[in-house]
Amino acid sequence: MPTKSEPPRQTTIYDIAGEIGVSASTVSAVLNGNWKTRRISATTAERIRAVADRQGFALNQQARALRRQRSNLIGMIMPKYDNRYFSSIAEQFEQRARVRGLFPIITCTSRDPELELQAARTLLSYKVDCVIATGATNPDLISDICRAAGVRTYNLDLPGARAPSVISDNYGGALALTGRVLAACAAQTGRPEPLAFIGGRATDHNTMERLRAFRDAHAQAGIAAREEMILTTGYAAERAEQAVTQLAAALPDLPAGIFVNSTSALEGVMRWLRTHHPGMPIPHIGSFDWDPFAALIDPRILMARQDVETMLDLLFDLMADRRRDCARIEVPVRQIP
Amino acid sequence: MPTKSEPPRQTTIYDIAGEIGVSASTVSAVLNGNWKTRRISATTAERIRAVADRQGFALNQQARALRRQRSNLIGMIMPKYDNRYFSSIAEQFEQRARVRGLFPIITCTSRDPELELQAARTLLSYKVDCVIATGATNPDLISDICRAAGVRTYNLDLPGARAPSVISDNYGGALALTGRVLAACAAQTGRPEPLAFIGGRATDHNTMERLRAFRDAHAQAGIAAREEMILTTGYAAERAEQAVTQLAAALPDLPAGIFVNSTSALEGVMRWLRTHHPGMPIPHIGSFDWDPFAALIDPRILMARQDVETMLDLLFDLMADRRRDCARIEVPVRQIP
DNA sequence: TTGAAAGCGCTAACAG
DNA sequence: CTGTTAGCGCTTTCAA
Repeated sequence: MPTKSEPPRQTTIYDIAGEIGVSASTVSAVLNGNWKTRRISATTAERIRAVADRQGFALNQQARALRRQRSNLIGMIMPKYDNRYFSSIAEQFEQRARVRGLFPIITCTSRDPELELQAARTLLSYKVDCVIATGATNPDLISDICRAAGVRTYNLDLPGARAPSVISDNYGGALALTGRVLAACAAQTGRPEPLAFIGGRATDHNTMERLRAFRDAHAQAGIAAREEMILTTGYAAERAEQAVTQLAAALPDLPAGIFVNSTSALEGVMRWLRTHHPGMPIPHIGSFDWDPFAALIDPRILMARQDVETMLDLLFDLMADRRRDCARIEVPVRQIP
Repeated sequence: MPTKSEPPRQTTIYDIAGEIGVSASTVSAVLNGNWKTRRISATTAERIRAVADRQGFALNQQARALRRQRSNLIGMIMPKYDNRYFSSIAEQFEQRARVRGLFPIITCTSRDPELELQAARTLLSYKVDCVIATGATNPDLISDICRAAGVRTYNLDLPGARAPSVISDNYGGALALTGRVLAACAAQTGRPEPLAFIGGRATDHNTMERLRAFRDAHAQAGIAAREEMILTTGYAAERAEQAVTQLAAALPDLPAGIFVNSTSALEGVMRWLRTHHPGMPIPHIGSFDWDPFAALIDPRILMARQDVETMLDLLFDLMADRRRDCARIEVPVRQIP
């Protein structure tokens, strides 16, 4: 009586072949759907498929990929999951990948540039067919690493110069949003007042574009943005909270309005307001990024919502075309409400 | 002059071996860190590592996994990304997996039971070493499928009978939360009143436990829960919104308080309130799941926050122990604020 | 201290 | 209509 439970080796196409009395290549052909070109008889095909189904057999994708030099894996590098913008990107990416018969693997780098590169290398070592860099700090470096391995890359959210990019129309979205907040302030105080700008990185394309729009919107309102009220302290909520503290210390009053660059920054700003000004009316806020609950906190919070659906449609179109140029596609942003 | 750009085949250990003049097996040993046991000279090891580093060489994990019968991949099946509970599970899972030298692959099934099974099978075909079923509709089926392939599984969030499970103390958390909401209502109206219960599936363990606590908390307050006010209409925001519509139609007034089962349901409930009762005070709400923005909407919204950190620590402990029993571990839930 | 060789499971020529 | 064979890139005995 054997007590040693043998390692439950997964069945292979050879097992199926043996069971039916055909060769492994026949099984392979049937399971891959190219049995017409191999002119395998419908009966054999049917018998093979029956056995495979009965056992719930699935091809070993590792072996298949090794042999075919093509894994059907598609990788995405993503900064965070914890906000509606990125989480909907993740969900829609997975869904669209599956529809196309690709297996999506998403890897989250917590906005750590070092991790981003490591993630790219790891994806390559698992032989993904394609890499999407989402909101990457240094997309071009990722593109280079992947190009050296012969793997296509695409940028999403933040653009790069060495791969096609699908991004939001940050300038347009921020111009409209800033305009709305300025108008709301003016409607209340009677005259336009400069807004604060909190969050984001002064070095990333999106923040630069939003800042450009921020300044232009001020100009259009006949005032100048005040540089000391622009605090691009990063995307973390804690940093945004500190920024407001700093602002409150430096100014006699809180600004009448604030442009908040990302929902994570908004989290910090709101935390500060609740802690330090409980019960007081909040400044008018323009949040570049949408969150359903944040939208309910106060009517003074206005939002710009990025059009994730369209962005991903365009991304997958680009991939289907196998485009290798470095086009940048900008998608309009919706104003909420 | 060759115009045809040869397909950029990735370099292999043979290339490195050839370049240095050693054999592939030597390179393999060095790159895997077991060169001491093979007693390879420090100089050779150093030379190999130098070349590998210079080229940014990374082992082909497909081939490696095929040969070793061990992929270092760890799969997680997850219902949604779009709320703070699941998104923090995803982030922490990835982080912990990486620390342990595993490569996490998360796959999101949009709460579709059919997709869950398909996801399990796909993970198996990519030869993951281990599968975590998070919030799965039918975790036992997933366990069975994986067991047949010799792959360990663990359940997270929702328990199963055929693998170890790490879940929240749903009963305890819901008892306290219901109690808090009942007390808030009583403080306002002078006497305890039955709450409504909205969201979740009547068939899943967590909802059943929370409902049991919901009823017990009512009993402890000296009243009975009203069955017609219990609407377990699923986790989707739209369904929760419909549930409130239904409730509003059936009752003379809105209930004084509502137990909302998940933040997605809360989204629907809040949407309804804003649409149909704008400007009116909202009922007291107990949300089983935390969201930072929802917490700021109204002081009448109380929350129970599941302790994701502890849950994942315990999960990875379980995996490290390679436990195969079907223990169920319950983690206390924190009350917010 | 190292190399040769077999084989993981699969696919794709090629040969019948 | 189908089987044989070589080999994808790696690890791991076994021999030297």
